[in-house]
Amino acid sequence: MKGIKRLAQHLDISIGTVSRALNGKPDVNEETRRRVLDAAALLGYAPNQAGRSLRRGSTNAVGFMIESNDETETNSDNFFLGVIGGLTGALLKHNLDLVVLPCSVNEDPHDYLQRIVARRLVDAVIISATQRRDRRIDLLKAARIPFIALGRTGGPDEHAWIDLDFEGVAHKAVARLAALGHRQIAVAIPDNEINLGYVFRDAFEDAMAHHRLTVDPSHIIRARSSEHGGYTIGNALLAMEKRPTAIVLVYEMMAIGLYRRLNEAGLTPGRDLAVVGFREGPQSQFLSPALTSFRMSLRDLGIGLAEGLLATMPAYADQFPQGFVHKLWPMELVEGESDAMVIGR
Amino acid sequence: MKGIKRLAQHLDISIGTVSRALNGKPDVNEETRRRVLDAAALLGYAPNQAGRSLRRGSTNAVGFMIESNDETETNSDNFFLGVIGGLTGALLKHNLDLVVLPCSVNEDPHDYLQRIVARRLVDAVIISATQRRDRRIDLLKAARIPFIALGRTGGPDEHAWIDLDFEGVAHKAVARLAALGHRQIAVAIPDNEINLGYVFRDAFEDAMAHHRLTVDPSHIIRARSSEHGGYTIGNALLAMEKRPTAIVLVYEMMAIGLYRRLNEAGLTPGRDLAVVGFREGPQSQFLSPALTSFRMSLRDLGIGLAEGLLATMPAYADQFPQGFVHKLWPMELVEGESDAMVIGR
DNA sequence: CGATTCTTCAGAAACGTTTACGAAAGCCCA
DNA sequence: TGGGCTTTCGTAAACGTTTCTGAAGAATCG
Repeated sequence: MKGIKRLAQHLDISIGTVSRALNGKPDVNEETRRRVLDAAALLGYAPNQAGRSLRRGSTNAVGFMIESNDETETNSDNFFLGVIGGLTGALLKHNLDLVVLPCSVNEDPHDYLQRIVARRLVDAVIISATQRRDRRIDLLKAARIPFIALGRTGGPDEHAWIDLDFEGVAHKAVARLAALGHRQIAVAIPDNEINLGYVFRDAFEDAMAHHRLTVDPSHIIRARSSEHGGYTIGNALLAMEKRPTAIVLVYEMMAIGLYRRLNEAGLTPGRDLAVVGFREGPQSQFLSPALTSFRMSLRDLGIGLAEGLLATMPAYADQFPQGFVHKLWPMELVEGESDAMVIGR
Repeated sequence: MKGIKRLAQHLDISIGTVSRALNGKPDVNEETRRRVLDAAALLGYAPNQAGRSLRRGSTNAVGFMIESNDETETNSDNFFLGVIGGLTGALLKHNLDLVVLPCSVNEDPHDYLQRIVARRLVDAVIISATQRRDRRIDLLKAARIPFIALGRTGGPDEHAWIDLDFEGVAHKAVARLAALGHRQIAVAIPDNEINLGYVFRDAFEDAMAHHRLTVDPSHIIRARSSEHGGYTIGNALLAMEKRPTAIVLVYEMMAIGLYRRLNEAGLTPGRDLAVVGFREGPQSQFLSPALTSFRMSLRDLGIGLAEGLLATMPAYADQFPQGFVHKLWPMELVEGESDAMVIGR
């Protein structure tokens, strides 16, 4: 005999009463409830999750979908992993389990998520790396699964999302460079279909226009989102006849590779080329010269995502104002010397 | 009508046959099986996980238990998070779900795990930050839950574990320092009950004895496992009348704080004090002078843990040689300049 | 051709929980 | 006293799946 039956037998009452006692239902005598709770603590009883999920129709778990480059491309930065740190802490407070949903790069994220949804593995889900047109959103809406997106899409946004404040970053970066006299400013964009690239490009062009600067099309450089991508950016820059005097990067690891390529060419960031990085990583403060970049707390982002997600879940309607969070996550400029050069006069 | 019933109705066969077809049971006509598989793909059917778990008695998920400092102590390094990256990739290959089990620092890890076990949330579990005497191991053995420990314990080891090769690290560090002429070598130990501290201390003393060096008890410095802990180590060193000429750290973030404290005192690592760090982080290669430390792949460690865990699970007896993995994870010396000083003559 | 085996499938039970329903007992009040 | 509440609890059904049991029909064999 196991589970609730054992507990009921031990107390010589019915399993229905045990269940009601444990779940705080009103129609149970207070003394009985206390006896049940005591016995449960004594025997170390906790309800079997599968049985409970099946009956209730909800699993008490939320999923975090990330893309997993299961190959040995070790460039994987720890962005998502840092977010997980915040997520677990916030979800722990509400006794929700977190299941990591790693979608192999070989599989279509939509198909992967569809299987998760069909299995009813989680009650709600966080999707990341949103694409410009992301079918996962239609899927989740149709299945009525609460969700929040980490990243905007190109389509309508009748759903919860949090995204980095690319507009703010682009404006701060361009304003700073423009003030230093730069007129030829390049931008690095990841060469994938993630919406981030489109958003940042638009934001950059906006910022440039705001400062009455024109963007040379050849100065919009597409590269892989990795250290190696930064190296190729260096190649591209060195091959240009009219080289920009500054560049803004959109992926933290790019700075490492770009530094390396510049050093190989005998050039110094902040003297021969102004470099503005993206997210401040553990390494950026140690790069020499120190990289000008933007700071944010991955942990806090995780917490924000958790709260935004809970706000979409009917079960938490009493604890969170229901509705769709739309939030641009602020990033704070960290001044380094990698762009400390004055142009012209 | 939902789930397998819908599929069965659509095909006009019984749900039993549908289930057997999907699960590759032999007693089903091949043409029927094909029809079922086609229909399942068409309708996007995947078996409800709760129903399946309940019936099968296994959940198709493994847990990774970490301690979550849900407070804002942001010092949390990304060690465990890096491991998760490897775990997800390896588990994905076997279609196992990963659920993160964050135990609040306020709760007893044993009680937390007991609840997880009682809920039957996962089929197997990875525990980390093992203590010298870790009751979780008795719990898991008694419940017959397959598990692997990240970290040794002080007790018998009739279970699977993987731990960092602290012995190798201590020996390499001491050998290197001894060759440079150091005789007064200190060691930093975390001031918690995690077994790691005991193991490293023993390994350090072994290594010292091997080089016929004596360990001054005051040179065994206990400090918090954080950057701030490194700072307090600096304080302790500066306050000593007979200061050691070298120190070996056992936690990566300690190096940052120690550097800071030394700099404040006008001292330079590698000139005034030889510093050997522990795990090479993204930052250590950028510290100035470059930190001598030890390299390992968190991702590979995650993969190793996954494989060691699968080897303990009866369900994978055909794919992995069953048995208990006992493995010291090698760490490779990365030479920096933080200990490049010659003592005496 | 009858007996036996094999193939294929339908039906039903079981996993552990929650909850709708109803019943028993106590109470109140006319 | 008896009818109607209220309180408390037991019973049974339901969630979606897998698997056991057995049965019908086809195939094989003596």
